[in-house]
Amino acid sequence: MSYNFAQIEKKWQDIWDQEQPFACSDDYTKPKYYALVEFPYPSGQGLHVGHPRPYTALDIVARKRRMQGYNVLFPMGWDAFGLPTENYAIKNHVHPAQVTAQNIKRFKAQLKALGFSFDWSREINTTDPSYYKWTQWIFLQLFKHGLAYKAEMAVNWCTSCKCVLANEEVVGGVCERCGSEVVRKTKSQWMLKITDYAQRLVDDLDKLDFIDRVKTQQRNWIGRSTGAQVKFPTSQGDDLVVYTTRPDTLFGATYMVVAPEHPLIEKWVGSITNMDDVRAYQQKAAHKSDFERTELNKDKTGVQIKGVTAVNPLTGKEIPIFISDYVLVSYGTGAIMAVPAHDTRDYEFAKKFHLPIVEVVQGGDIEKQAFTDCDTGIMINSGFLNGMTVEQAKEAIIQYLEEKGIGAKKVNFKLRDWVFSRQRYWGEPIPIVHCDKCGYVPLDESQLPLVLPDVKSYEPTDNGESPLAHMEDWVQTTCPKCGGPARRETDTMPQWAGSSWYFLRYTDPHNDQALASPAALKYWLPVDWYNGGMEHTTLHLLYSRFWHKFLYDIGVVPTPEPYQKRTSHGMILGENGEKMSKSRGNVVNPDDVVREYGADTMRLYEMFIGDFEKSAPWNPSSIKGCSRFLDRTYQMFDMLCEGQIRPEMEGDFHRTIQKVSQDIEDMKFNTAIAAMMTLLNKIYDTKSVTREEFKIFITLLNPFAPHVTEELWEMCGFPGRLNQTSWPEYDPAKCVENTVEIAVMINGKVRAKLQVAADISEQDAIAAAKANDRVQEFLGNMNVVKEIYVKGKLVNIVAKP
RNA sequence: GCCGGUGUGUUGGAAUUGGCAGACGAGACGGACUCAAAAUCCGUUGUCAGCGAUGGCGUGUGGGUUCGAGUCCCACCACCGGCACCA
Repeated sequence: MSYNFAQIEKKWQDIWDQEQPFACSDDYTKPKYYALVEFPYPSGQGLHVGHPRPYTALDIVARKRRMQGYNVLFPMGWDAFGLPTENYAIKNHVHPAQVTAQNIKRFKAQLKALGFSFDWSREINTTDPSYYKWTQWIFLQLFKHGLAYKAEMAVNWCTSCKCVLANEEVVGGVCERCGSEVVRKTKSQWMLKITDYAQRLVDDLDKLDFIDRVKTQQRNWIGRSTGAQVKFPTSQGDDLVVYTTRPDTLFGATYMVVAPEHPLIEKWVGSITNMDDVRAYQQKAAHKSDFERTELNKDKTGVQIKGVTAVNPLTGKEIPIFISDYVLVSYGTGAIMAVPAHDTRDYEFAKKFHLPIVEVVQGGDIEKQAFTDCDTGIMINSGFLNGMTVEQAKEAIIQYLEEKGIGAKKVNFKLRDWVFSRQRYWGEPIPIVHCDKCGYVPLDESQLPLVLPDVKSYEPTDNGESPLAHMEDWVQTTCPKCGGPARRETDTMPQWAGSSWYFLRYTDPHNDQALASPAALKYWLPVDWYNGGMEHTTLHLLYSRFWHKFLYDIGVVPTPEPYQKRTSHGMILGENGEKMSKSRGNVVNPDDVVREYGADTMRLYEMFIGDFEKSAPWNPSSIKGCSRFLDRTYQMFDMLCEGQIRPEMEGDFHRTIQKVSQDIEDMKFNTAIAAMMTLLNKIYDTKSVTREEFKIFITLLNPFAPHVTEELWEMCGFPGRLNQTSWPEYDPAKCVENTVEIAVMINGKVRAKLQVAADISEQDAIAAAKANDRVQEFLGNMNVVKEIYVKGKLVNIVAKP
């Protein structure tokens, strides 16, 4: 027989709405805990069963922390700007704001039905002008500090969204969002100089408690490498500057390659004798998308620049210069020295163009292939470097280059600046105007928020302009500086803008003087525990660290990093083990689960499904186990009797408190639940439960299943509310058992089991093991070679015939 | 190609980090209750051999280290995620 979860859950949700027990206090003298989950994009489909997994996990943490006496901030809001809403609005001829409001209403009802302990008084919405006022304000600060600039450049253009994408949004050559082809397009774009922070974004990872795979992925994305910048003189008098991570191989540089877009080519036009060929190659390269360029990586192409040569500064030899699209303009200096003997790409190119290959590190067979994995090799054919190890040569050459003034040590990053413009309607307007006289001029801060105007059509344009560009009334304005006629920026910000600082707003969400008060920021920051998806590691997570560091530099926030701890959950897959999606038809709606089993069962199952960090398939029949467990918990009320913890149950209770407490900290929610199930089974075996035992049991279970446990608390007549009580303590001394079962192994195979006192001495344990009949039988007349005793675990007797 | 991760019964997954593999669930089978079914309760459930006590074999594959390996080392296979001509 099932308890009436529908009635109980509704009852407590109403009570929580009324009593607001989860609203955090503004008493800044209390110890604080800031638990954060990524706020959702309120899509038209509503919540799916993947959302509640991280929310439940941190809800458990937040509820536990409150019981431990912390002032807990556990907020929720809406990351509501974005394309799907805009597309829906276009299709159905409704204003995106209206669509957003509807979707939020649905999401909020669904979240409330799951009993999350969010502080709803701090709800935020990125599309609210009182919110995006501050997003715009931060942009103005970036602009004023030279970190936002407009640049004409080749960008990623999604052919379907008709919109520019950031590098981070292009996945495998296609649009991350819609999967359509991405092409190169030259456009004037707002850019944010995240590259200025590359070094700090890498270095500061060391101080943070992020899970390793997040750190690794961010490090790889930022891509720091250490090498040298070297000047190669040319026949034109200009130096051709290259970046290399292998300055030790400089003697082996037998030719040079510049990117097709390299600016020196234009300078050399007059001297280049095969300009037609060069131009043809440039044209071809320009028409390839990035994807096509990398597709063709098996076959190197290129053209020699005739009429211009360079000189290897160490060998003094004249060497040819090529253009080839295997060299990228956007990395390093856009030019390389080619060392075919020790670089696979250079090797292929040299073979194809019959260029000399000079071995400078001994150990490989350069007749067959480039010798790249040569850290342990010895230098040859390298003048004063001969005989050195690669490592020694690196130091020696850099010293030499610096002394002679022809090069220097240099650190490079793969990270590029952030393309910040989007040619769409449903985003934050960029608060900049363009004046023919004054250039790009920021709006005065008093003019914020610059509100998104109503337009007739949200349809993106084919010419690559934002729908806002049609709003002549809005676009035409006056220059804040000279008062002359000027035009507003019509591109909007990317979706990542609002989410780059939202966690700051939660600390003081209604402030209209600042993005948040310094006192609130000082108290609440940094976020103590932030959980979110791996897919945001090189997007939202990196962007928000960048903005935060900038805000720290200008004195707005008190900490150099926004989040102290970052964890990530695994995805919930469909029953067939595939990613849940509408097109695969394997989407599970949480509303159905709540209706059939209740929110508490749903929460419990989401946590019991498996390792929190790994993805797991949804299995509807497995939910039954969680449902039965809660039923049995409820039925336990009928076994209730007066009294403290029974002596024979003491160890079990203390161990369970210990296990559940620790497992929550380690995100091992599944084993925490298993421990509670084991305890419940044991209680059922005794057919009774004392009030004190029951109190502990439902307190431990409360963060997982808050409704039914609160109800049971009330039914028992315990004072106040369960969520206001304190987390149970355990006594380590009572966790240890006084007798333990140890295994007796002979040559590594278990042959007997013994009950012994937990503190038995090694000698006694071994003696007891040897006295055992079965052991004697197995030992027969073999010679005991060795005896091993592992305290409380086993005795292993090694014997030979 | 590079970086990261995973591989355990029929099934989702445990295993104190080198110490009794399979906790806790699901499913299946047997039984109780029931006119019957559902629900609930009790029992069995890695695999092979044996009536049995018991024994052999078992954590993707092949080697190794160790008294002892799911766990450590070497080589390989499969799958998943990220990056990808980054000099």
